[in-house]
Amino acid sequence: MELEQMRQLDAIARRGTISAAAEELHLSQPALSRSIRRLERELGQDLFDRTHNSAQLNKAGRLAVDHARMFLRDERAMRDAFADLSRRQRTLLVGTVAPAPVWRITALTVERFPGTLLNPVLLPEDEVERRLMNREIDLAVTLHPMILPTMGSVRLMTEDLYAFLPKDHCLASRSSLSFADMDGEDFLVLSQVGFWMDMLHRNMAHAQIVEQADRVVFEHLVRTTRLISFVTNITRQDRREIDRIAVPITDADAHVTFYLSALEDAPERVTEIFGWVRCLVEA
Amino acid sequence: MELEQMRQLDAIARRGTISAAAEELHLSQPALSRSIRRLERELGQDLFDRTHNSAQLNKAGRLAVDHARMFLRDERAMRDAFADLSRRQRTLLVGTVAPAPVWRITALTVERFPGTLLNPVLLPEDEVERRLMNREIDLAVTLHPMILPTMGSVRLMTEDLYAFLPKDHCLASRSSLSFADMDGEDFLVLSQVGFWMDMLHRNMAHAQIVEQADRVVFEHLVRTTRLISFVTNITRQDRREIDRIAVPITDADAHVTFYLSALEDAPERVTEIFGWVRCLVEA
DNA sequence: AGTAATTACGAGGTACGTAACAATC
DNA sequence: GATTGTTACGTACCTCGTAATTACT
Repeated sequence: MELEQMRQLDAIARRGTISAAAEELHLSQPALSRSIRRLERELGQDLFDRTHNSAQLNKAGRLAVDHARMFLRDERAMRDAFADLSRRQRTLLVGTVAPAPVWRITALTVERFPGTLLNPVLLPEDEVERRLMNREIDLAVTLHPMILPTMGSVRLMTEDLYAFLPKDHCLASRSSLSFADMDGEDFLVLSQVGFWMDMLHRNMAHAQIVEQADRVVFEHLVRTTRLISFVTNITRQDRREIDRIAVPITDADAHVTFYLSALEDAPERVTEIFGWVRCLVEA
Repeated sequence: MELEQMRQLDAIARRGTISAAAEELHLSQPALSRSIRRLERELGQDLFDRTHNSAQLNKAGRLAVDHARMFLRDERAMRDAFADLSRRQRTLLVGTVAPAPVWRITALTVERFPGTLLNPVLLPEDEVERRLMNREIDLAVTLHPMILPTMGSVRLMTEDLYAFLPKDHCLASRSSLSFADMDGEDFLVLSQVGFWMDMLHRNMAHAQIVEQADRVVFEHLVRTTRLISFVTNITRQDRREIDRIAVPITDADAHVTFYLSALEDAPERVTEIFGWVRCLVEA
């Protein structure tokens, strides 16, 4: 009794005739007929009421089909379980305070580690640190190096914030701006930007900040409204065809450095990637 | 992915090494090793942590073993279901008012229909009739022919009852007895004798009847006590080495004729046997 | 005629066993 | 040195496809 026979039984039940099932299974009619005969001999029961040109499932045959489908469910479950395991083993969870550093890490590693997926998890800094220690995430991106002895930290990149203003906005002619200059204005900010949102609220207590989760809608609003939005040295290029002006922000909070950290006793696939990134950014 | 590989995986998990499992499976070590390698390639995952002389199941391997055992449970269930079906298809349910007629039917049919099993179900006459009509049983043995048009009945055999007395019993010298002669005595009767038990109670209101279900115990008691028991023309031969005397009973109730009945539109395997028995007993 | 199933026969592929090899306990 | 596992190679079996046959619609 083999799984292949179960697949054949299911196909015959679904398609109604041995011929049709044989076609579906990319098998000749005689081959399928023989295979079913073998199964019948092994079970000691005919599974079909046969005439010379038809083979209808009998009572025992329907019983066999029911069992066959149990096997096929098991097979599906096993394949799914392994596909999931495989995907999970290719995926690193990256706790991060902002999205851009993960883009950077991906760019640095994609050709050296093809197949590896970085799954960003946006979290506050203290939560990133906690989860790394608890091994709930594989890599951590924070605004400060993590100095605990069990891990390594490396300065990954800096990101500088710019106000992104309509060209005719009254602030657009300025060569630089501070948060104080903009406090009280209306803003449009993409969701899922991590610590940036908190930082904006902290520095501009009187700002009206509209948050938009859908990137397409966000882009549309940037083009069609006068709400102030933001770009960074990282995202500027992607927005360059938008008819707005990026004005640098002078506050210290608008210039941040990200640090990448990993536990030193992490699995090899983690330390390998961490080591590769460190090697690149330190060069 | 094939069931054989699931059996192999289970064997390796149980035996601990590929070598031991190969031996159990009547397979060479290299063959089993290769088969597992094929499975690993198909699943895209190693299932073992390998050194040069050991192969221990890893996390994925244990997952695979769990799934493999689901397959094996399914296989067991399927084989059991078919064994049960096969047994049931070889078995005819015979509703009967007494056991002896089924022995007779078995004797008449065993060589013509080897493999067929007759499963006697002891019931009162009216219940036998009802179940045959309801198709809950395949054959019916009653004390009267069944005359409904949907069935055939045939006179199967007669059975005559004898008192079976210790040789020194005061009634043992009689050439014949009636139930009235014995009423008030103590009796030993085997269980599962069908209508006979009712008939004895009906004819001997004051009898003390000890019922014994275990045949071995029954035989022992017949040999070692003075309780009156019974034999018939059918069972006499089996008891002939027992030191007792069989005295015929004259009452009409002690001489019965059994009739075998079957529905005319019963399955072929039933009508075949019924026809064969009718052919023999009518000759 | 056309469809559907079974039997006969030759071919190809797959998985087996034996043998050789490697490495650990 | 014994055990355990992997690789190499030749072989045998098993199942496949093609072709021929039967029978029912």
